[in-house]
Amino acid sequence: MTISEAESAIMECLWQGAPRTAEDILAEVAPRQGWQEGTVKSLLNRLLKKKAIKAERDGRRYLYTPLLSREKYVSQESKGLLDRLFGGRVAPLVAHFSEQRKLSKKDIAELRRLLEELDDEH
Amino acid sequence: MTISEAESAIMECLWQGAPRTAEDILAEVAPRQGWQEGTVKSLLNRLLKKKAIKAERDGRRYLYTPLLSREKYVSQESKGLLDRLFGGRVAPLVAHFSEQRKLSKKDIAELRRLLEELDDEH
DNA sequence: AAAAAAGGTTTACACACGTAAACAATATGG
DNA sequence: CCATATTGTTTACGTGTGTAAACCTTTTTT
Repeated sequence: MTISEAESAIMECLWQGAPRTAEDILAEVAPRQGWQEGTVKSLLNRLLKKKAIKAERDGRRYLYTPLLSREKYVSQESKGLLDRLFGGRVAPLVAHFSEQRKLSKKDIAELRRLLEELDDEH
Repeated sequence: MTISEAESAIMECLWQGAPRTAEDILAEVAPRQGWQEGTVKSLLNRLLKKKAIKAERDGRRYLYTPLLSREKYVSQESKGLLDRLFGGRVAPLVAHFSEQRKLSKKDIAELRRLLEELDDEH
């Protein structure tokens, strides 16, 4: 089952810190996204149905916790894109951004460091 | 307007070589995707409506040509993912794959070459 | 000429998504 | 106790998507 973009906004909030109450999530996410209360409620329910989060009762309310990890989600999404557009390989993706001049100084520095690390690991 | 995943299969075919007839596209794409004729026809029409392709009459049939370039499409998609998941920066994405041990020897070699090139450009 | 094939155009239908209101149950303040 | 607020559950509705059949014209075949 897939997490939609709207749903992922809720997930981001939960990944940032869980468990959280619906109230918290609402306060955090709704203004930024321009959503009404009902929207957040619906998304929480869809996420529950998809087993991407769980809810434990805490008195009269629920505490929501992610079941799907951000790592896993990011992996899925990234792999999907890579496979669809770059033959499943990372270098062509970086080359693409390089061609588009979308590599910042910082990116370049970090990539250098990364490659060095990979060296060290032997 | 966005190109859906199914639609992008048609686009890939056209990016590979255009213009093409519907027949060509059908022969190329349908078996691979397990699609019926009607499916391909529908997708062509949706792409026309979205102005992602154009059709010029050639006798009794049409020749289809992309209007949206692969470059542009790839850029949009990649930027979307990067923004949503990696704060819009490339290095964290590469780091992610690195952590997951998803960098092949070839990737690493290519990334090295790329970074050297960037050096040379000064 | 009637039938069939080829090719394009329209319509269909179920399901996901974005968005949200309506409703229900329960707790709380007056 | 009753009205109100809180919180969760159900229902809704327009649009996009995946998938495809139905239909209409124009050629080709028999």
